[in-house]
Amino acid sequence: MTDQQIAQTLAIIKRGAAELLIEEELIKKLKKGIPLRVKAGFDPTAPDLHLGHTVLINKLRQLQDLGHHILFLIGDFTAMIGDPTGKNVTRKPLDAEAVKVNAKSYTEQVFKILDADKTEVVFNGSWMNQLTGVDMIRLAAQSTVARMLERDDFTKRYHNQQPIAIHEFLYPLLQGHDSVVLKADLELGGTDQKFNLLMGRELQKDAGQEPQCVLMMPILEGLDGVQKMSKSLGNYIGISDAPDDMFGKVMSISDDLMWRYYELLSFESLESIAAMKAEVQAGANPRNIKVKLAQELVGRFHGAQAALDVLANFEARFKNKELPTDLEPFMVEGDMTVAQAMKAAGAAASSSDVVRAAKQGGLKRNGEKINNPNQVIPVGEDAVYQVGKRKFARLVRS
RNA sequence: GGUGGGGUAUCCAAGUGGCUAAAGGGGACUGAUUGUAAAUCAGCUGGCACUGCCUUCGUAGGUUCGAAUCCUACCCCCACCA
Repeated sequence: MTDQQIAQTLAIIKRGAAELLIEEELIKKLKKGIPLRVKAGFDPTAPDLHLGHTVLINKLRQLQDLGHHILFLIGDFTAMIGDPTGKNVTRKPLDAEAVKVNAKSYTEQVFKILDADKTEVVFNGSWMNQLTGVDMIRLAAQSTVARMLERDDFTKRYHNQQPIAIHEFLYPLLQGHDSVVLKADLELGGTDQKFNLLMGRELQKDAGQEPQCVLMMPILEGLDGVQKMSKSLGNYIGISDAPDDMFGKVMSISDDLMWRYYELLSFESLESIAAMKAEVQAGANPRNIKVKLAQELVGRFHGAQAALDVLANFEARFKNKELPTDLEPFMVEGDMTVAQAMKAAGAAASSSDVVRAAKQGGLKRNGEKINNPNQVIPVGEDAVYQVGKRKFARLVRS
């Protein structure tokens, strides 16, 4: 590889990354001209991937496209410990079946981004379960309590007199041990993983290997723009979200957050993002730029056609306030009030919800406001009812 | 192991016998405005067979005409000491 090629490669690798350790070492590795063994580990704790996860996966894809070898590590063994990173409480270990189910849905989703044929999926249980007690103790002997307590989250817990279970100290060691087994050249992780990632370097050195480089990606904020995207906070865009949902969620983010998403999620070049920013400053409507981002993301997970359809749907629905036409009819059996039927049709969490919406002017039939949520759906009815901005149901009674 | 404090709705937090489906704030949601942006204003925030009824203040019992509030037991959390 020429110096110029290396510079280009490095630029791709570093795009959007928070930190690369250690650049000189990575250059050295690249110069060898051998595909790097790139490791990224995932705890199969959550079955649904969201865009926050894809920041890292996209980076893997880029590395894959550069010809490097991706080791997609499912931490089936470590999941039983639970990564203590960023937690202020001890995690509950998962049971074996849950891990299995989660791992399966993980890989299914990941291959929407990664090329399955070129990705090596590995489970750390396959070597961890071989370790004997003696092996474990040897591993544990490679680090010290003081070293572990350097970690912020452990320090905090220690000083707050919150429990730190002994086995939690093992987590970074096990993650590092994975790197030794896999002979990783580069490991990817979130910035919050720094400690664990560096542990891999230590252990590799002890094992006589060239230590891996570490590439840390930023943590993506969720829809609220403040807290990190996570399923439990409900501020996420799932990569399995329906096209309309995905599009809508992107459109609902703030303008500020949009740029962050562009940087971390879009495949647009940095130059073209800068150009868009300039346009906005010159008075362009940020909405249109947001549409582009939303389309790009929908296109990535649902295909090019979906990206076009979804925009048409969106414009019709929200710009022209047209009603959706593709609703499955919900058959009303017997006398039901609007509130009851909407709940039954899944367009409202509770009938009280519908009552509230009606009081506030958010209940509509074929686009016309209706005030009484307790009117009975008449025989022969076939109309689109709506609660709030986005919840629709076509109620039909024969 | 000892001593003290505490567990209230989505979160924080007030409430120490009836006027409490439970103050206040955050968040979420709805309406207006708009670009499903931000800001702002207004509303709303347990469920249902909805002018009424039912369930909820850590869990289980008890006292009382009436309990989130009093009593008993249990579970969990926190602080300080060991």
